[in-house]
Amino acid sequence: MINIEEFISGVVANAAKELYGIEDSSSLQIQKTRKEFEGDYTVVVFGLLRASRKSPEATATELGEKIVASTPEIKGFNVIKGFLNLSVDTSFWAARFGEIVASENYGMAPATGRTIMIEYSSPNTNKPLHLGHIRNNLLGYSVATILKANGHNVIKVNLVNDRGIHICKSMLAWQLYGNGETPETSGMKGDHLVGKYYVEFDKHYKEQIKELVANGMSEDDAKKQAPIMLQAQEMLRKWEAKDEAVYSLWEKMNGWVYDGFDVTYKALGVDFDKVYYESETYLLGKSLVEEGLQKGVFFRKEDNSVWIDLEKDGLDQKLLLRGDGTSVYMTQDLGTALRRFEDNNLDDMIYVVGNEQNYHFQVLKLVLKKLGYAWSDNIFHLSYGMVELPEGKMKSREGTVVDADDLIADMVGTAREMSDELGKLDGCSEQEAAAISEMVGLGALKYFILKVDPKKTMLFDPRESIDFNGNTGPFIQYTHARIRSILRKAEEAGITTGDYLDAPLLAEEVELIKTLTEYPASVRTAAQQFAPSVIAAYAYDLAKQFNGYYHDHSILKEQHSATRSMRLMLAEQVARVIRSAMSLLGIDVPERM
RNA sequence: GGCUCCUUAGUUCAAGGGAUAGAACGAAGGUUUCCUAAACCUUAAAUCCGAGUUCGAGUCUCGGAGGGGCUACCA
Repeated sequence: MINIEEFISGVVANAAKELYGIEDSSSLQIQKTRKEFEGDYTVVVFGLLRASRKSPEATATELGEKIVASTPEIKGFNVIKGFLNLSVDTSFWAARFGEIVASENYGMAPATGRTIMIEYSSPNTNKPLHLGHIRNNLLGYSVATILKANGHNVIKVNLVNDRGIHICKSMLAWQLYGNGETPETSGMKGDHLVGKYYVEFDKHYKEQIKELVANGMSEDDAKKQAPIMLQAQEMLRKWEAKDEAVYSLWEKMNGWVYDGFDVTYKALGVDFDKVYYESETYLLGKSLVEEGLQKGVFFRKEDNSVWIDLEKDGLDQKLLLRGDGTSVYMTQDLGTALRRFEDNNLDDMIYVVGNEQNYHFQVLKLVLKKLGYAWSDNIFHLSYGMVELPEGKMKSREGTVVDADDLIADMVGTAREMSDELGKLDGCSEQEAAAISEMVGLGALKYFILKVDPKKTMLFDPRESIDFNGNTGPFIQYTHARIRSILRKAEEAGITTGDYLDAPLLAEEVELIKTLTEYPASVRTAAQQFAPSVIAAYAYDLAKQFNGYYHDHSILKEQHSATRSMRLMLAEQVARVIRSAMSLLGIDVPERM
């Protein structure tokens, strides 16, 4: 299968070289011709004027004539100002169409041999997943899928934050106020149950602070002296000493949380090849601190704490090891990164983490670089924007956190209601109806999140439910379902499509084929930019374009056999590419809806 | 304060330095004797302000206004 962009730029580069002796093709600018003009590809000739020593119009005309004369695939051209619009012969597009039909994994790149690890999700075990995690999970999963489609080996990993003082807080509150409540006795999902006790801790903690302050203590002291906080700290010490009772409580409650997370992950359709637990990795990195001290990259302060000075790099001094010898987040991350690169022979490591940690990752990369690890350059922080509510950031204290499980259930419920209202599920078994509602509800949610550029902050308004019309997941799913319906009918009627290449193509059909040919480039761009939104935009364009075509041209009622075959084949390929593109977003498409 | 990111129709999002800034929702109007109307078609509606670079700026540079994030011996 030929790469069309390369073909066109090669043709233009040759002509420019012969006419003006231009060797460096970087001055050549080629883009798709805008819809309002005639042609398929446009050469912007302003960059060539220095070499041509002619007006933009004359240069474009000369170049156009040269290209048409030397390239049978280019059948004509027109010039508007400094823009040379080239028209490609229809037979060229027909040939590309044949290639798409014959291609088994259309859009997927051959294996590259690169191994890329991508870390995403990274939850705390004391809080259920919320909307922010949803963006993280969907992005991580989708980017992993897109990288695979580009031929890379991808290892999806999750790093669970399962230790620390915050975990002890929920354990302690459960011990004090839980009365032995379990997911079974309460009927609550395990992660929600544990989350409830985390909130419970905070409630009692605040009350105790208030009381202490009322008795004359300063607020800062009260925060440190509150009995419940002292107890939590005691619990953490016991945990680190592997106290049996604390440890088994910790294991029990984390078990509940993991069961709960599994349900949410399954509902979102995300998964991992490997799960890391901080309880197992938090001691890593200390050897790196030693190494850094020996190399003189780090320094020790009087209180025995270890730091790195990054002021020359425009950053601050950064703590790497506390005075008491315990590690901080950065220490662990350094150690974990090293181990991952060593154990897996990684080419690249991607961290899907919110942009509030930009600084952290800047430091992480810089420290590793200063330690002499060249692979520091292969660490990429996929920094995504927050999901904001109309009133701003989500705040658990103000009860504005949008819970992941609730949101998923809402979306699926809305999809079901809407389907019932429209009578879309008449004649379906309950099982089918439920499966379709889930696909559509989740499709709406996932597309809503993924269609936005990951880097950008996005807004979610819980009062307005996510749309099912317009530029949405269900719109694209619906286009697929309608095509599948046509294909089923064609099959029932015993229509064959062997003669599809014999039919002449309408302009709209050529346009659809052109859009189909752009799919591999979209898959490539999405990977380069780590942006599922590129795929989302492509899928929407394709669906939208097909809907317009389909509205104006009958497929099954077309009398001319070859034309009918061609249209069926075209519809089938559109459905196939829609399914493929949506799968890169982690969205399933239904056979009917 | 320092560092950093953002600002595009009423709203939510697009736009590799290129032509007349695209969609969707919402608004106004229209399409079903025809393969699924979760569809299709019309209309109105936007680059925060001011300079600069360029043949050409939403995009690059500088200044201003407004908003977010970071700036912990927390993770």
